[in-house]
Amino acid sequence: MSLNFSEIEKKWKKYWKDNNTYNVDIDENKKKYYVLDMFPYPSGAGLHVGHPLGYIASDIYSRYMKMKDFNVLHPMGFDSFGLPAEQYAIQTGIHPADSTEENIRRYKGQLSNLGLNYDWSREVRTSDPGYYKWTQWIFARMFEHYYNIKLQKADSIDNLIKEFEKDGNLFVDAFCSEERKFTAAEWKNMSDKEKDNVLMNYRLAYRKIGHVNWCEALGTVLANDEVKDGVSERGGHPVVKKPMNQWSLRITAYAERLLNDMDEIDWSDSLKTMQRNWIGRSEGLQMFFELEGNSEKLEIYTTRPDTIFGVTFMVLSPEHPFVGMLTKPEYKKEVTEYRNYAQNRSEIERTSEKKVTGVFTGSYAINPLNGKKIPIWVSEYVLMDYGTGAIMAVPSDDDRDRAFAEKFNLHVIPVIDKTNYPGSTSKDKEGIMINSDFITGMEVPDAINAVIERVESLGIGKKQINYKLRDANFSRQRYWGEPFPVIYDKNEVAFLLPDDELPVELPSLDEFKPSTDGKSPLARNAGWVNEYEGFIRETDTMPGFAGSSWYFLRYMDPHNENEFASKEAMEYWQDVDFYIGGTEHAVGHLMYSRFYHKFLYDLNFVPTKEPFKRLVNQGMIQGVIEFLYLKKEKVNEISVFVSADLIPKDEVEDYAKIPVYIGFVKEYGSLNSYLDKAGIDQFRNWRKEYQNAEFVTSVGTYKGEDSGSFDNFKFYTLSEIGKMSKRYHNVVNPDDVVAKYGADTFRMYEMFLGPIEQSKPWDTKGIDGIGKFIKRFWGLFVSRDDNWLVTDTRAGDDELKLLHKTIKKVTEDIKNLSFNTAISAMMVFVNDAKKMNINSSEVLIPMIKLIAPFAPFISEELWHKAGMEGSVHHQLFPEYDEKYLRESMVSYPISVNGKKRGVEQFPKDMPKEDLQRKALELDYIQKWLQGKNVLKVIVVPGRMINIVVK
RNA sequence: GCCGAAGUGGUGGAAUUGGUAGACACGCUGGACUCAAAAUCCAGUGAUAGCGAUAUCGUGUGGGUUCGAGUCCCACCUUCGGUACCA
Repeated sequence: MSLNFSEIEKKWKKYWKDNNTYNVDIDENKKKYYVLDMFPYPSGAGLHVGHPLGYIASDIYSRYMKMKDFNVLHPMGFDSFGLPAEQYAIQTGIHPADSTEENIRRYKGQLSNLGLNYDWSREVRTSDPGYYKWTQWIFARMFEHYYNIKLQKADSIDNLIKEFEKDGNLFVDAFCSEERKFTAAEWKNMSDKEKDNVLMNYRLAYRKIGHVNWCEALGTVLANDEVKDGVSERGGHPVVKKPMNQWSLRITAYAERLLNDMDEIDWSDSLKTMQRNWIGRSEGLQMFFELEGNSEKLEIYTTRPDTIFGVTFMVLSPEHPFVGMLTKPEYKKEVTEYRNYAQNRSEIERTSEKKVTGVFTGSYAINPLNGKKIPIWVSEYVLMDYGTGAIMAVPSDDDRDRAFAEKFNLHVIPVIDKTNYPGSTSKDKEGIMINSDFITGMEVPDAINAVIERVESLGIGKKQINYKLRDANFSRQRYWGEPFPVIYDKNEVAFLLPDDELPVELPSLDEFKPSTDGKSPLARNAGWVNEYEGFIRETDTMPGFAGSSWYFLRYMDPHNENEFASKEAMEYWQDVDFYIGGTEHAVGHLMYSRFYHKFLYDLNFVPTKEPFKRLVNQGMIQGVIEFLYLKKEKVNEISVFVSADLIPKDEVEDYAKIPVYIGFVKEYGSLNSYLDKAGIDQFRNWRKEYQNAEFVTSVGTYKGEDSGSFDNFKFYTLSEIGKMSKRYHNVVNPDDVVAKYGADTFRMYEMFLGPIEQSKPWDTKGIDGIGKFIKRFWGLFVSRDDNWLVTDTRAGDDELKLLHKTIKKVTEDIKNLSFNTAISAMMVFVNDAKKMNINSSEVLIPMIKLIAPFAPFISEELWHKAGMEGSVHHQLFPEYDEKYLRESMVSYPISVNGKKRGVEQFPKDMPKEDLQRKALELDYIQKWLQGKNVLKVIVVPGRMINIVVK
């Protein structure tokens, strides 16, 4: 056997490691290029076949850029803080640091099996104290800064204090949680606690009351995805929103810059749109409505001031502070019940269901522009976190308001006439105002301005820019995250620990469960909490994004103990040229990273405004989840599973779906996937609680070994496409695929599956095609009896044409990340080269270099077999030469009325008139023209000819 | 619900700016080699009708624009991702 991939892989993995083939350093003589993967969370399930999709793509690209003579930084690391390790620790008592270490070891082994060209000397881990020292350090800088609107950048809080001492905050223009004006004298008279409270309103890292998902029964705070239908996913206990003092980051201060600077970066339009919508900038009107029989005023925000004469009711969020006050006694019961109901529903549930819910408070507001009485309702579709938590509802021109009005029989007053704007929806700001007092007859945009002007002149509101983007909650009641470098005095005033005490290391614990009062597990360690006399420590930890929002900078200088990265390193590497990762990070991670980067830019710590120049979201490789249907009700105390083919659609509700390990399933992933007898026995052994379960199939019920002969029965499973995850027992390990087919084949197969941005379920159908291709490619160089076939003969023109055509196509496709078509071009090359019996080194040696980024192992082997020195991965990429690609003839499709009737070869430079004449003369075209008039002939030179007849 | 993406043969997918739909693979069918199998090689393969040349239909559904639509516009259906404490 002449191609032994496992030996080749072993040999070159060692060679690359021994020779530091993939290590990089600053080299002023070369242009830098920074290729970055989103670093993984090292989960206990190990790397699955979905992860490498992006890694292989970035590997090919960085290898290509190296061969184009760039100095390429291509590092990898681990986002190693996180919830799963902590939950695992709670279950098993194994310290998260230990399980994380073990998982990382496994991940690195799996990554190296794929032949990825990472510079491992630059590895970073977010849970490493040497790393999170700087995560804490950045937090400390945010605490010490506020956002100065005049300067349009972060500014030191010391400057702000100086300003307060001079003029109070009368002339301060800054992002602020709560604007309350005070003079210098008032400032000086404040207690330390009061001063601290005021400064908290300005700091970029600040404390405020936030709401968490609190589960009393579990005694813990839950993540949103641990809450389903208002109860905990684990155990099904009730979950409520609980107010707690939490750290936040004032990302809203950067909203405008996050929006505007997107013009400078090369991201897909869809991604930019997602970010824009997430920021959700809107211009509108903030205004007050008076309340009937109440001196308070209700503040609302609207983007459609033009519709103010169509307001027929007001809606408050259930959490709105006015709800209690406004509820009349006769409505108290209903409103209280409604608030309780809304309290344990997630934001997604509250806004996504079509169900319309709400209650009347019994109170009325007054429309300030026409004095009309407007009933005030409470409904969960209004969120407390956006705008002011209260809206003026205009059922004529807002879909949700209309649905609400229909359900509760509320008035509708049409205010916009859209007859001149066909196809215009209620969201489009166009039309002519009707039934609208002084703005009747105006166009919508004019009406908006007119109403704003009127409201401002009445002194009851002002024009305002709002963002959907909210400040980032920065506190987690968890163990496995970065501790805060913060202590509190007895008045709960927060102080930073000095920089030279960083990192604040995570103290060791024996018990990782949260403490029962909703505090983080760290609160259990009294010695640590009270280490500073007269102070107590912050016991919450930072969220995942604290470490992952700046890791790309640390790679530039990962071992620096004095700075998060040296000026020199950042001046050279600048920013990430090409970032690749999953769409699931399209908003959160990217938004936070951009915010962190901009903050560091303001402080002159980084040289660029944006961290990621070009970004591509690779699709997900999904798994197939195999479920068994289990009757929700036990029958005579016995669990009963029913084959999927026996369950009518309308009875599916009566069954629970139990995921089964895919290794037990026959015809896994297909519509006909099933368990046979052996599979069921495996399942019963695996899930002990179902050891005595019964399995109903169309040929009878299987109850275990002694239940008669059912040798050929099929118990059908339900196959669904979804995430590859430990909880679904459907993880496919790349190691197994690599061992069976070889790393080069695995790499090329994942790339050949389709466009990099597209998601698709994992499937090994077709991997043989790539295996065959690699063997055939190898076969161009090495005969079956291991003879070297390449000779020094000169290549013919047609051979060179084939080579240069392939180089051109592959080069262009790599640039466009169209790896699947690049591979197909190489397949075409191999097919043609076989037919042409090519053996000239002039053609074949460049092909080794061309395939090198895709198949690093066999290309390295062939390179050395050819007697070449050094690594093929340090060679220059082949260039194509146009002179070999010239064609003299073009084949023209000839159509009649747009239907192709034939194909004809014509010289490349034949004039239009000749093409037309020749086409019309063709016999088979004449046939289609019989008895018709030729209206015109469309000739697109180099493309096609179309004859229009009637 | 809202935001984003996708939908093309039996399957994965290909198709610069609207210009030869189905490249390249998988699978399948037939053949060569073989005692046989595997491997390899050769030929065929969207559907329907026809011996055939050929004709008609065909890119989720329904409309539209155009000499010409997978590609552009409108409406809809289905699937996937995100939705702020999973990472």
